[in-house]
Amino acid sequence: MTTTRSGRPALTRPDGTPLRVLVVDDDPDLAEVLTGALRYEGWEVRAAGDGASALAAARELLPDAVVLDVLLPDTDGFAVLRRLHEVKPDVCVLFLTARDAVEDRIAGITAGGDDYVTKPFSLEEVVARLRGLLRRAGMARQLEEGPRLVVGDLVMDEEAREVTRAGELIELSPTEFELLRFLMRNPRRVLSKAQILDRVWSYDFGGQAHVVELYISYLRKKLDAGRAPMIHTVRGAGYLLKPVLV
Amino acid sequence: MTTTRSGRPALTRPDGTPLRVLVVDDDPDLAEVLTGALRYEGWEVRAAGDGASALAAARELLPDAVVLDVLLPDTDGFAVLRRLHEVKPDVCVLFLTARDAVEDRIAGITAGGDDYVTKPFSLEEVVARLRGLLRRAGMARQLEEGPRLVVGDLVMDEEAREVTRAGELIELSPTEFELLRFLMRNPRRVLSKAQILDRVWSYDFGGQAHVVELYISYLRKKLDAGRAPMIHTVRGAGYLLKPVLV
DNA sequence: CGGCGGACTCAGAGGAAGCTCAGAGCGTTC
DNA sequence: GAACGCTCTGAGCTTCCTCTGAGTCCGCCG
Repeated sequence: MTTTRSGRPALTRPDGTPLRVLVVDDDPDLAEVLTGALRYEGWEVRAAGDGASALAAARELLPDAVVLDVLLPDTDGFAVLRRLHEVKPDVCVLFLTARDAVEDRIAGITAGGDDYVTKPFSLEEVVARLRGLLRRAGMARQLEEGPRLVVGDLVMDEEAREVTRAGELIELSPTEFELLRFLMRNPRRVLSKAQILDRVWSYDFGGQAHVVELYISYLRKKLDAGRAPMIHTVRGAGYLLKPVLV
Repeated sequence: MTTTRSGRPALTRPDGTPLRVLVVDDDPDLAEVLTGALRYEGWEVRAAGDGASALAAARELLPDAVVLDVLLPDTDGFAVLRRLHEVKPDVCVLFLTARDAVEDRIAGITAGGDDYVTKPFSLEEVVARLRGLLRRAGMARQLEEGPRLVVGDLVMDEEAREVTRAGELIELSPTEFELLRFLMRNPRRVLSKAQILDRVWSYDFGGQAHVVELYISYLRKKLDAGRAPMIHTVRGAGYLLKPVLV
C-alpha cells in the first residue's frame, strides 16, 4: 500500500487506484495551495484555470471529485457542472464561492449531493467537505468507516458536530471544533503553529501564532480539565495530541 | 445493499435495479438541479430537453417515473404523456407547471394517479411527490414501509400531512411542514441554513438565511414548547434535529 | 543564578450570529 | 370588501465568539 506525505495511507477507490480530484480556479496561487493540500491528503490532483481546460482535463482524468470555483473567466458554474455530469455522472462537486456572490443561483447549484464552501475558507474545511462528499458517495474504501474520528476516549462525530470525551459531551465553538478536528486527524504527531494556522484558519488570515496558543488553551480547558492531558506542548516545535495510554 | 450520497439506502425496484426516472424540461439549469437532487436520492436519472428526445430516451430507459414540464418547445406535456403511456403503460408522471396554467386540464390528467407541482417548487416537494407516486403504484420495495417518518416521539405522516409529538397533534403551516420533513429525513446531522434554503425553499427564492431562523423559531414554539428540545442550534454550522435521549 | 524568549492565561473590545417581535404584502375565504 | 392565515422583511436585542493586548509563568541558556 502506498502512503502519503501526511503519513496516512493513500485514499484509494475500490479498484485500488488513488482517488482523483480536479481543482478548477483561475487564481493560480489558490489553486496551488489547494493542490498541495489535497496531494498531501493522498489524492491524485490535477488543476485547471478555466472552464474549457477543466472539461478537457476532466475527460482525460475522469476525476472522482472536482473542486470548482463558481466564477471562472470563460463560463459559469452551472454550465461547467452540466458538462461535467455528462462526462462523469457520479462526480462529486465542491464549489468555491465568494460570501457575497449572487447566492440565489448558487443555492440551486448545490441542491444535489454536492456541497460548497465560501471564500475565504480554511483548508481543513475544504478537505473535510470533500471527504464528506466522497463518503456519502461510497466512493472510497477508507472513508467508509463512517463520520467518526476516535483518539483514545475522545470521539468526534463530524456530521452531528458532536465531541465526547469518556462519553461526556463537550461543547465547542466553530474554531475550537476545526482545530480539534485537525489535531484528531493527525494524532501522535507534532503540529507546528504555522501548520495549524495554515490549515485551520482562513488562507487570508493575517494574524499571529498567538491565536493558536489561545485556542489550544481553550481546548485544554474543555478537554483536559480534571483529566489526564491529551494535548501536549513540544516547546519550540508545536503541539501534539495523543491518547493517555501509550 | 448500495447506499446513496444522501446516506439513505438506494431505491430499488423489485428486481433490485435502481428506480429509473426521466426528467423532461427545456430549462437546462432546472433540469440539472432536478437531476442532481434525484440522483442524490438514489434514482437513476436521465434528462431530456424536448418532447422528441424525451420519447427517445423513454424508449431506451423505460423509466419508472417521469418528471415532465407541461410547456415544451416542440409539443405539450399531454401529447408526450399519451405517447409515454404507449411506450410504458404503468409509468408514473409528475407534471411541472406554472401556477397560472390551465389547471383544469392538469386536474383531469392527474386523476389517473399522476401528480403535479407548480413552479416555482422546492426540491423537497418534488422528491416527496415522486416518492408518493411510486409508493401508491407499489413500485419500490423500500417505499412500501409506509409514509411515516419517526424521530424519537415525533411522528410525521407524510400522506396525511399530520405531525404528532408524544401523541399530541401539532398543526403546521405548509412551510413549517416542509422544513420539519427535511429535518426529520436527516436526523442527527447538522444542516446548514444554506442547505435548508436549497431544499425547502423554492429554487428561485432569493431571500436570506434569516428566514430559516424565523421558521426554526416557529417550529420550536410548536414542537419544543414545554418539552425537552429536539431542535438544536449549532452556532456557526446550522441546526440539528435529534431525539431527546441518546 | 539571572535573563530571555516561548508559552500560557486573563480580561475586554468589537463584532458576528441568532432569536423574536411587529407589521406589511398577498392570496383565500366567506 | 372584510377577515383570516401565511410568508417574508426589518429592527432591536441578546448571546456568544474571536482576537488583541498585557501580564505572568516557565524552561533553557549563558
